[in-house]
Amino acid sequence: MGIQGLHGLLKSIQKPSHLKKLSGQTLGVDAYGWLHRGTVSCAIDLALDKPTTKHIEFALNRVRMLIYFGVTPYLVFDGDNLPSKSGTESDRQKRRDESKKLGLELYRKGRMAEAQQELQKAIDVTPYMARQLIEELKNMKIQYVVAPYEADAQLAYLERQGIINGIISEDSDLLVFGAKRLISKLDQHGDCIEINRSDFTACRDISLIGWTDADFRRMCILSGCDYLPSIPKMGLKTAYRNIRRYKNVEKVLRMLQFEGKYNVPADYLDNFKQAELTFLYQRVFCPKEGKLVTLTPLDDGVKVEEMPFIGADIDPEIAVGVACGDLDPMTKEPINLKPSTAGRLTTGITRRQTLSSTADLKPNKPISSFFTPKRVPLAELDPNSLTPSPSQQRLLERHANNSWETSPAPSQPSVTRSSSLRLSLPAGSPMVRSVERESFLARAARISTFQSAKRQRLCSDADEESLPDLKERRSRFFTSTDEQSPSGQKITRTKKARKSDFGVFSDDVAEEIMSQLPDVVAPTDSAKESASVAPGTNGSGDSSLPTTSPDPTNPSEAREETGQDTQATVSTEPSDDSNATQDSTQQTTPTTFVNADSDPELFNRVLEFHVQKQNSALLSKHTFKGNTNSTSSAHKGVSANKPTMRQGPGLKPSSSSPGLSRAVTQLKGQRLTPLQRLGQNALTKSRSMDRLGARTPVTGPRDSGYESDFGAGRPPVTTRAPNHRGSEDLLVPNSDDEDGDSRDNPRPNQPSLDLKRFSFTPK
DNA sequence: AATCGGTCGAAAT
DNA sequence: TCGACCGATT
Repeated sequence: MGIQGLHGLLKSIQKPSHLKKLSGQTLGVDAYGWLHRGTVSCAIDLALDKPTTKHIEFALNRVRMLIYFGVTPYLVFDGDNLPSKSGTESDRQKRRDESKKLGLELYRKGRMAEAQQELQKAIDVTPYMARQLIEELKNMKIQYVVAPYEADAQLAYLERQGIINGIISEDSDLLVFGAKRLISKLDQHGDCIEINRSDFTACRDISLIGWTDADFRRMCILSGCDYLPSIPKMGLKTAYRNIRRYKNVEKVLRMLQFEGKYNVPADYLDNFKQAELTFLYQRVFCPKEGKLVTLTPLDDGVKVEEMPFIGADIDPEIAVGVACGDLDPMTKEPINLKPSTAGRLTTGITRRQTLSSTADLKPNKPISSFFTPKRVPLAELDPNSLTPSPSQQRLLERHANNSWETSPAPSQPSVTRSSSLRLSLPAGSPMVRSVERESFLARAARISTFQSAKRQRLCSDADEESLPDLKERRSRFFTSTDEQSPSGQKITRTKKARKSDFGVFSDDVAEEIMSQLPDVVAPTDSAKESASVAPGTNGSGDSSLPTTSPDPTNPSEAREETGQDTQATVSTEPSDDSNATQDSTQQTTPTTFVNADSDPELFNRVLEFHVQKQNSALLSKHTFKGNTNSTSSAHKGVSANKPTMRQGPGLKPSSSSPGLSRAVTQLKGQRLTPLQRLGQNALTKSRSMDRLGARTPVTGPRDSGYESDFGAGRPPVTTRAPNHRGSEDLLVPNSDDEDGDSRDNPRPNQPSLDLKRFSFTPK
């Protein structure tokens, strides 16, 4: 499902790519998707309960393909249904049953094509299938994990932790969960498209400049998502416009009701909050800690007890069992592979005999197994055993050597064991199991150490200093390789650190002021209901908030977005740099916000101070590296491992304020893909514009948030060197964004921008 | 202009 | 199941 039309909306930033360009990276895979696709080829067999492994084979072929192209796969399986989704699930089951009935009828009549068509709809991917696949993955030493609940959340988590560098999935929900890098439409040749979150600002269809993850998430939820159907007539575009105007959902809903064109259900707001909290805090399995954690660290004031919909916590013992595939994620009972239950030999034979012999090609499946000297004879009879071809085996081994070297646990029985043997012999023994689980955890928690060799060579720190223009030389076709932060945390911190440079700039000033009125005039109702699930975004974010969010229309930091108690956020994190900044600066002023209109000078001073403070913070932080662990520190943003942030030589002389100019430098001082550069340039403009006229959020660095900020996460780069010559990298798409933005943001003079860079439009 | 409902073909082999 | 596409509707 996901978000209807999101892919279409983001079309302009979808980048055609190929697996080979992702070589060296670890990519998370929504395994369910592969299994499901695999069932297409054997829907009839599955519906008839004929043993087949075509769907497993399909997934394995995908795995092998990834490996072939140098990508390290990390498969993530769906687990239990979220409590809130149980209703949906029974509906689906009903539909499946109907399809099955219909399909089987067609089958009896011999209308195979139609039967196949219909039965496809009847197939459910079961934990058992997952288990079968997992057995093979174990043999191949492929990383995997079974999510306690949704694979999407799990994938997003793994990416944030730096365990994977990107996510292969068709599901646009991943972006709502905060995925940074989504790889979709992967075909059998390795062609795919890539969506980088950091490119969001370059989106042509809608301008996401200045948006936070929270804004984006709200837009998506508003337009309808798995957790909450949309208000009729509310699609992505309208959701976009509304979030853009009003920034917070309470306001949107109020305006919608006011207009009368939309029918907003009474409980919509509550449900909305639930949905958002689910996107934020759904429980996932942390392979490092061997237990369930929330996708996003809990903010102060957020209580898990109040959020049953994020999925129940599970005893670590069981959680690990589920995660490694031993236990059924729903029943928590052990999953038995059929062949291992009573003696797979007999079972296998029996099954085969039972089948309409000709149709059943399974025995022939593991053809490759005949070439595998290592195979244990018994395994040949196991229809569930799939083994890589000799060449694949070699690849796998090489691969395994490459990627497992740091595995701490003296892992695993020998590779040579067939799955059936493994299962039959040791499965019962708790000791063996615990050893296996340990090694499973060690493997599953392995941080991707991906470093692009090429990039290292070209763009080491030293290189960056001496050859600042190198970074400009990077082809857009190699942008993937610059996502090379060894750990997700670094990325996260970087983003967070930079977050403060961005605010949400509502471009429609008049509307904003308008939208703000109701709150000021009447501190409204929402304050009360806010007490329930989450203290109202509205109440706190708007009128009653003493410190943060200087701009009421700009409540959207990652933290507060769920409607958490912003006040708590502020007060509980006084030590955070960002808040310190605020506190020490003008926050002494009782006013909730400073705006450039009312007090331009103060505003500028605040901005200046803020930017400088941050710069120095970044610089100092940068002095130490390492310490990349600890989710919580990443979360709190206490010690951002920000890569060097150098002042580029090219300070724009024309930048009107020193602070701004620094900000500009900082913006440019990132290693950016062309798309990102484009977006950031636009942002720069929009920013300077805000400074010139519009009310500008002077929000301090928004403390922490789990992450956010679309244009970040890149190692630094100094300002561009003016002297490029014809590398394709210099060909930055001259987007319509520029114009598109201007429609919303009347553009002020901005002589400092070198627009020549945009004079060419590739494609 | 955008949403929404319908149909169709592809997915895999 | 998903998307791309069409046409009706608001």
